[in-house]
Amino acid sequence: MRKLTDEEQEKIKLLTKNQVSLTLIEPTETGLKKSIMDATGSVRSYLKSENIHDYELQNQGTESKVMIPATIHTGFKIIKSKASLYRPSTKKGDPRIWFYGLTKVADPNDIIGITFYNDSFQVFNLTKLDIKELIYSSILNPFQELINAINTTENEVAFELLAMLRKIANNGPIPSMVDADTSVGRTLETALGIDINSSKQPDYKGIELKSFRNSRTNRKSLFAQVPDWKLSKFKSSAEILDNFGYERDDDFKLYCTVSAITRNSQGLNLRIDSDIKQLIENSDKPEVGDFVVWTLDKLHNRLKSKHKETFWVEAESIKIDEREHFQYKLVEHTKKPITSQFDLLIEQGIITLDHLIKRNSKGKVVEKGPLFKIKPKGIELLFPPSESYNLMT
DNA sequence: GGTACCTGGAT
DNA sequence: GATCCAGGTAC
Repeated sequence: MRKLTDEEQEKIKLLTKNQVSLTLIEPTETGLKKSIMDATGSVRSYLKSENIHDYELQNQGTESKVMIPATIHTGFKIIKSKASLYRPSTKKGDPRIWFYGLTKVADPNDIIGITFYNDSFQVFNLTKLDIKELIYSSILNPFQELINAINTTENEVAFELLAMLRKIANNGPIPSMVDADTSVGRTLETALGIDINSSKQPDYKGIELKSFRNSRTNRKSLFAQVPDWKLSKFKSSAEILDNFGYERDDDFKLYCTVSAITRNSQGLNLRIDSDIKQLIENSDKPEVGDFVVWTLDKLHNRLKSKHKETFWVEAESIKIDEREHFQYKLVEHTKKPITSQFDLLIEQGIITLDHLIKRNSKGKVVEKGPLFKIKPKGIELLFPPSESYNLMT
């Protein structure tokens, strides 16, 4: 796709501010003539992440073609349309997408914005449409209605969750469920009716919950993710443990933090190789060297799906009759992590990873990570400006 | 039953 | 800031 003009970038900013998540496509002259557009990587990942369509699961050929309703916006009018998503029988079956009627509103090399709302694609010409004028117009128009509807829908769940949190907070301190480090999160999730789980999905209707005791300034967990064993020299957590572990009490352990700016006491560090788009973990033992890798794509996708929207909930820990209680007090609401910042923050040592591997006395290897964690000050760098809510009102 | 995630910490 | 750590579940 061509580089966006400043004007187009401003329009995207405005849409993003209104919580519209979108993907872009640039029809070519040939494409418009033949009614064909390549579903580029970013289009495919948008469709997949929004659970709209997965080309990887689609067979080649017109019999497997999928039709999805679409609305083309021209500003003050809409055109009812359909999208066809398919993989041709020829060659490798490179994913294609087409919106019927697009030729009427697009010239070659215009940038077309695509979002998904109300079970339909919402399609508009980003280059030609005066987005700002339409959104702020005092004259009602279908595009404005769409943006307002998206905005309201996107906020709905957050408002609902916020109301529930305020109710919990205003009931006063809640006794801790279990006597453990993790209870501040467990107790809140239980109060919200969320069962303990190991799901990679966010916790509450797409919103991830992260609780912490306000007395602590610990790094915060982003997610856990094992290396890409296929691409790595080492093939298991056990192999990492055997090379770098240490005896501690009855166990053989490797519990350590690995950073890009320092080598830890096991001689491990991280680095990013932007050319091959990988995060690489290295040992200073010459015979070992680089031993595991993660693709940046994988890590970015984990970040985007887990932290699409997050409530960072601050609690005060109060001892009542020797038992820990939690008074949940404040929420910081972040959205849409900036994945390019992830790489930068790794390189700055602000995002680090923890190995949490041990072999117990029975010889069993247990791995709880590796956990990607961020220092508190990194949160405002990883996310666009956030909102804060007081729960004690 | 092992692996890969979840929820979070301490000094 | 560095070193190291905890109790859980899904499949």
